[in-house]
Amino acid sequence: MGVWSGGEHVRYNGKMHQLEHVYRMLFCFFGPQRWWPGKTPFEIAIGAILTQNTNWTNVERAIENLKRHGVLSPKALYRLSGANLASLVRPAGYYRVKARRIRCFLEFLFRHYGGRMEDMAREETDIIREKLLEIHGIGPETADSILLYALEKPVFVIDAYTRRVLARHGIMAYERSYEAFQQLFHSAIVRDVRLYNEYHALFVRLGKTFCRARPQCDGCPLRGLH
DNA sequence: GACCAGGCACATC
DNA sequence: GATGTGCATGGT
Repeated sequence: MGVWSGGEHVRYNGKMHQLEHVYRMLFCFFGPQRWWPGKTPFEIAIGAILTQNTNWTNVERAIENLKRHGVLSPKALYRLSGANLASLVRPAGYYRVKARRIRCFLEFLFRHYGGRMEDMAREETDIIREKLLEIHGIGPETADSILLYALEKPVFVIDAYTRRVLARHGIMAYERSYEAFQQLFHSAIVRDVRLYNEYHALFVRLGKTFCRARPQCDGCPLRGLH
């Protein structure tokens, strides 16, 4: 584990970093999460767009629609009209917006990588990230979810749950930038794909269980941490 | 009916 | 750079 060199929180007991301690507590409590809840890299990328500010069960319905119509592949999805795509992803909410965003991603995928996720995965992480962020509708969290879970790059994903948990335990203020949160993890925790995969998934699990907008702290494994 | 969910772009100051 | 708003379904 690396050492966090920032000034805003205390080094844990002078040896284990606080964020490593948090990881161990979450892993002991919840066990392995084995994310992403999707199979192919392409399915994961589409799921990452569909889950923007949306409950995962709604996303599952939308993905199920795509599968049932046999269009959960780059080519098939690209052939769909915007209206048809929108009607299929409707259960995921913001469906007109998300249909457009998926189409933008598909255009990008074909223009740069011939429609092949494997070709995208071969490029250097920083370059892919920059390109993903240029796509309309792909922001930092969606880009990093694709990098980590679809392309297996060691990039830490920051989401609302991560910010909430860290803010509530006084580790970093909620309003800090995405990059500030991400930098905290990158500098404190060794850059390992499987570790980052589990850690983010554990944050989501923790958030869903105990740290929603209205917190339910009884039984939370991080109770007492400050 | 109110509130919430694994964001993002855009307008405005 | 900070703050506010639209986008929308389905569960609690």
